[in-house]
Amino acid sequence: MGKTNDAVTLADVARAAGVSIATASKALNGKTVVREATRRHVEEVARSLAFTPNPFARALNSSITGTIGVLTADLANRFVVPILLGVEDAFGADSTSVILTDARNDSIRESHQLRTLMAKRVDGIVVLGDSDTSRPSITDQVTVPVAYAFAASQDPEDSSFTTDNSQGTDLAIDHLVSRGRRRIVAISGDPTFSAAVERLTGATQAMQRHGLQLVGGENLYGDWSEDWGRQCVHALVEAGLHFDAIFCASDQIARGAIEQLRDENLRVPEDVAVVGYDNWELFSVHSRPPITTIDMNLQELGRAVARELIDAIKGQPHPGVHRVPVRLIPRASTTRL
Amino acid sequence: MGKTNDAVTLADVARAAGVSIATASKALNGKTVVREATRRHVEEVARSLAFTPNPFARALNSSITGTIGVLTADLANRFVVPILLGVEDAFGADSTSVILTDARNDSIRESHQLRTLMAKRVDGIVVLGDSDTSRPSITDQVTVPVAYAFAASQDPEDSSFTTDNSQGTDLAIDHLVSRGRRRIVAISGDPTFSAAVERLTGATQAMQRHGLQLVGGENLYGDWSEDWGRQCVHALVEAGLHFDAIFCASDQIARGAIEQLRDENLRVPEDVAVVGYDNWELFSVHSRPPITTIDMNLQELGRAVARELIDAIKGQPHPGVHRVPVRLIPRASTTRL
DNA sequence: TTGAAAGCGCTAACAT
DNA sequence: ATGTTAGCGCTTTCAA
Repeated sequence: MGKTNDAVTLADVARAAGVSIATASKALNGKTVVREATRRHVEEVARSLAFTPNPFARALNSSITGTIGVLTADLANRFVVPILLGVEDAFGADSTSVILTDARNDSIRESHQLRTLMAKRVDGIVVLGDSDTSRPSITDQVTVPVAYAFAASQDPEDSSFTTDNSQGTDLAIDHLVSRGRRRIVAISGDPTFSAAVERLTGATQAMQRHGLQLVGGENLYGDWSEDWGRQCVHALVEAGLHFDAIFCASDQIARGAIEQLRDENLRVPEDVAVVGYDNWELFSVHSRPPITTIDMNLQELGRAVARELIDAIKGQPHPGVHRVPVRLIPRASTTRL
Repeated sequence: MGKTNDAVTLADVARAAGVSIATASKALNGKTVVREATRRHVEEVARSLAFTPNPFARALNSSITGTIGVLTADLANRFVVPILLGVEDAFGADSTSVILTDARNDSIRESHQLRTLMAKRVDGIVVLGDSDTSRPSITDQVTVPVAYAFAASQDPEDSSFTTDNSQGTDLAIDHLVSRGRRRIVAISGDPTFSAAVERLTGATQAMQRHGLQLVGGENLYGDWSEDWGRQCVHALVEAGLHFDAIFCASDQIARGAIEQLRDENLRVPEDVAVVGYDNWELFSVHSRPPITTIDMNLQELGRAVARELIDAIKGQPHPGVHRVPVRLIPRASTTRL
């Protein structure tokens, strides 16, 4: 097979530059001391030959391979991709490459993927969950540093980055209160998710700080659907409750709520202001009116995890659960006043 | 740093098995002839030592690295992830690992990612587009086999896998006709996308095969939104046109159309049957009624591209644009009769 | 059928 | 400041 392989090796560069291989290596790596002139010259030659060091040769004797593995719980989940983008971005800047594997929410498959990653000698692993409910640690299955994203590890010795639901609810409630709303309802989602619980208790506490109480009680759990938002609003109105704002634990719920409010002849935001959560633009932007919501900064979360893994690989891990700050995106559903 | 590295090398296995390194290598690789008994023995020892060959050492002298690169145009695009899952799945089965990079729809960044992938010595590259509109070839930028997914390469010498819009429209129209519909409208999307054009001309031709013509003309282009679906239906009704079915070039359009039909007091599917496209379940399943639609089998498309790249790496490419078959998912929006 | 030896491309002592 | 020399872990002639 007459393959014309890349084949520009350090030896080629050294020969062309008239130095030894070792000198060429030193010149290019900037580690050891080399005369400035030779360095320049070698670099020049290397560039003109389009030399790229063979990462395999390098990895063979450096114990660092320049690749990390990402194990996603479920790539199809809409929270995963933004985080993955952040991870990819940060590692790209660090010029280490990202091997992607997906567990499809199957623990057998997950173990298999972990073995594959170890066999590939990755320097570290990012475990990317598909909800912010904590998950089992994998430290007993691997021998490299691990950082957890979105779903924290259940082992507090691990380094995890997850979203700050408590800050999110604070932002949401403060926003509503600052706009003069006092009679606030909080509609949460499926209580089997930490997010549902944390966002509802967070809202409750935020209200307390203002000396207020949630209208309609502190247990409006359901699921994450538009339907649940509609149902809930309908029931509240039926019950004759008065409220001037709703905090919803997801944009989907918020959208359902807004539609039902319209059906009940309540104006948004004039009569009832609505805040959502997630900033899922499909719902938050295209709702009528567009929904004020909490953006979890998932891409930034991804970058944070990547930075942590880079540190951990260098031997500087920061164990514990780190909460990545969120931000409020104001839109028309709360604008007036 | 007292690192207890993986460190189980072939040498360890050989020593423990009482054979030479060369023999151990042969026994484990099954290439060369080794006595059956020794093979078994070596394999046994390797297993008991949990030996995994160092892929870097192997890659150093085999010219094949066991990694491929995926260059996505835009990971955030909803069509990309299903394809990526298929790709990942197929390469997992082939035990080659997938390095993920994302171009964020930026050609500068794309070139950069390609250089990175080449530097990592990938055996091949999958270029994953974010629409089915064809795109420039990258063959001049790389020296390994490339296969294109979703968006075909503009160079017919390349191997591309894209979706079969013409089969999709045939399925849709045939389905409607077989259900007794004759006065069929076709609403397409943004005409700057091949998909919009191909789906509308495909529908036109499918109608012709049945000796029928599209009601409302053959140029209902707009955008891919619910709004456009609504507007269009509204205009058709205003114009006093009679129709008993609508083929929409996307589920989003279909959902808008269905909602407007309801507002116009037309029943779906009794008065008007509706077929969508994409099987974006968020819209197709949760619409009322759920929408009959065309599923592009994107995951299968991903697998097909992966298989092609594997072949191409072996030196057996299949140049040209390959159309991956789609399928119709019948749901309530066309059920009656 | 098995083993000895040479090298893949690079880095890192050690010498010069 | 530069060059020489060993390897890293594996595959692959070539001999035995």
